Amino acid sequence: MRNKQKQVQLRDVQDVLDIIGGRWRGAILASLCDKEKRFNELKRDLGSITPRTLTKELKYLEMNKLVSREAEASGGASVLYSLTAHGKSLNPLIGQIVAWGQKHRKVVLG
Amino acid sequence: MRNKQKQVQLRDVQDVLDIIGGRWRGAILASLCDKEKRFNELKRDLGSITPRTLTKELKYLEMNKLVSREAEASGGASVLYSLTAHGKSLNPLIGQIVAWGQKHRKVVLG
DNA sequence: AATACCGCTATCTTTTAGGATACTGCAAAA
DNA sequence: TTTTGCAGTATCCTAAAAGATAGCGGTATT
Repeated sequence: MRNKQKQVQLRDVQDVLDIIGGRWRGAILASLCDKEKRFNELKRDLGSITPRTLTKELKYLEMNKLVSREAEASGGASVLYSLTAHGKSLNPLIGQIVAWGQKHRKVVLG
Repeated sequence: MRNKQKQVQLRDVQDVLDIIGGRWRGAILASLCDKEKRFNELKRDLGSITPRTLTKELKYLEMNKLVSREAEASGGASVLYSLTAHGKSLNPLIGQIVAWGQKHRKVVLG
């Protein structure tokens, strides 16, 4: 039964890693932490991502209710991507991850 | 310069996600949290992993100083894999991840 | 009217992760 | 001495992720 508990935890970890893992998703979320952005703005921010991939990842993040997409009806500009409240709730976790990552780099390189 | 800071953070996030991401690395670390294990013991524990993959992942984790490999010189048995102190330091982070994951499931399903 | 930026979509190719399977060298047990 | 378990390595194959490139409909700019 401790084993079953462990199984459940593994599933949770896997879920989360799916969401913030992969080449781009973490970076997209981090970029949106800063402030809401437009498609091409994100694209420039992320550097080498292709539009195909960015579209796909944004849709995935939308499906998971971490990011919301709003097209401005009239007037002009365009589309805005931003973090939902749920997306923002990832912030502290990302902070923890960053902190551990910095420690890790010291351990591995130092 | 805030931008540069952000870049660094993105790299940290990427590093960490590499380490605990993927199909197996998280599971291997979790299995070793429990106690030190031998190669085939790990293999059985993880169920469907192939030896090729297990070897590769263990080497990766060793390189990153999260896991240590000790071959018992004489006597008999064999090789023991265990978490290093650095590896153990991941534990709280994984706890955070699990916690967020559980919240997440409620948001997405509930 | 032409150019340029925006937010994509479509197609094709490459890269990577990981599974399937077979095999090896070694030691201990039967 | 055959078999069994341990700790892997070697080869081949597949599926999925991501890159490269081109294009499209719309708006705003000159």
